[in-house]
Amino acid sequence: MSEDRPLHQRLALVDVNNFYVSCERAFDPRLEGRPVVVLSNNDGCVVARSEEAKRAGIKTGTPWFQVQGRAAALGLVARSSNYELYGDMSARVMEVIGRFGAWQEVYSIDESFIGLPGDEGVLRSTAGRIREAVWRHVGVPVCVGVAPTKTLAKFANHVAKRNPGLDGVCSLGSVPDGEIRRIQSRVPVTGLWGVGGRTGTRLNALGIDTIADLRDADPLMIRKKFSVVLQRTVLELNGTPCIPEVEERADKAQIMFSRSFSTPVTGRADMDQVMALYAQRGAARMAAEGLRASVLTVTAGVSRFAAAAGATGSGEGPSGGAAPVPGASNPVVSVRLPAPTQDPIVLTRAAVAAMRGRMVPGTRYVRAGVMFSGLEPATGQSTFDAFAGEGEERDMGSLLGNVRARFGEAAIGLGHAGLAEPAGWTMKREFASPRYTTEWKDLPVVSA
DNA sequence: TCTGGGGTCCTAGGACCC
DNA sequence: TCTGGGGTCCTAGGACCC
Repeated sequence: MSEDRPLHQRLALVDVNNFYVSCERAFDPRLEGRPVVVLSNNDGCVVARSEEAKRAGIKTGTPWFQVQGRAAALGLVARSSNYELYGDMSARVMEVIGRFGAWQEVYSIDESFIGLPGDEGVLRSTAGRIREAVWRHVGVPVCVGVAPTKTLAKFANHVAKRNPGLDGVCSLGSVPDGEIRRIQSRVPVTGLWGVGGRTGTRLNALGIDTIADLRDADPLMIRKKFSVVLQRTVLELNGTPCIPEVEERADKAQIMFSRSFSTPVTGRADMDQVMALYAQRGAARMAAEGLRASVLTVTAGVSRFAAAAGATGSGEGPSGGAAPVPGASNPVVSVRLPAPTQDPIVLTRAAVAAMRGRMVPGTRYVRAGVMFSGLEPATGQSTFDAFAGEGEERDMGSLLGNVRARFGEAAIGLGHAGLAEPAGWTMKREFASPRYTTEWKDLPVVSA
């Protein structure tokens, strides 16, 4: 995807406003103008909000059960997250954006950096055309920030979002530096890409509170006291591009399948079933990517909030507080597999065994996960070589995958994972929207 | 009662080697 | 009494992102 990048070329960060909400709205116009939130898996907490919901004071990360009671009074609409829809919409958005760039780097499900040639006037008109094209072809609104570095493009995009008068476009080249500095001196450092709460606190201790303060800090001092990452941020704020392209790797470094339960799991038999099912879901992802793993890690965890009674409510960020402390209640077990594999039978056995050694029956586990790492491309090696007839290639992973693709997710599974009906702990999705773009039977119907 | 999931990168420190 | 030093590889943990 990446060609050479002229050093002085501008770049743009294009991202979709309130992406998940905008996807829901694209297919359900009744949501227009109303406060709308999209919930995390298990309908746990708010992960996306429309502008109206933001104005109503609903924060990202708020547990749904705390808002639910007020929903009717606020006219608030909730949707369960529908990642199949968002993934497909994302691909469409990225394709349209890519038409305008000299190069494109897709940074996340709803954001893309692209290289833009031309003088200031051309840049601004291109940015405007990108907005129109995405709106016309996909039906979701985007904002565009244009600048010489990624960090500044992110900042420009932020400015475009906050200022409706700009029509969704901000090119820093059109803004006098005094004005840029004035804005930067009002935005806290943590508003910056790459500066989170922890680093923010440490910066504040040094008297660095705003983006402007960090821009004026000594890069060498920052490197010494923090890291190269933050040093790069300082340089980028001053117009020197130094955050390299994140290559889309042929191979991921890890594949994870992890979920919260709708009701806690306490028994060994249930946990066996969870591990078996999660290992197979992860194995299916690996097979789909043509990879195999040499290390398997299983995790389980208790509620981060249950024990909080009496504890000091330490400043919890929007992302939900501290990571679970490993221990008996939050086991993390890694095992090196005898040989790299994508075989769901081997992986399932290993996952079940690894967790059995660590889980404490009676403990109320609220989530668990299976992670594969040490990934490498899988060769034609298959599970049943010993039993396969000549010229016959049998591969359990693809076999299961094919059956699932054709007959549904729960149609087949190994051991405890062949679920005739969903187990008691499976995910809750009460407000799910249809898979408008990826399932024939969910195709929207238009009457005229 | 009920609080997401899936990633990446960097750094420090230990093991090991010569 | 004296007890090198530099390099690499690996892993765990921290921090951040969306």
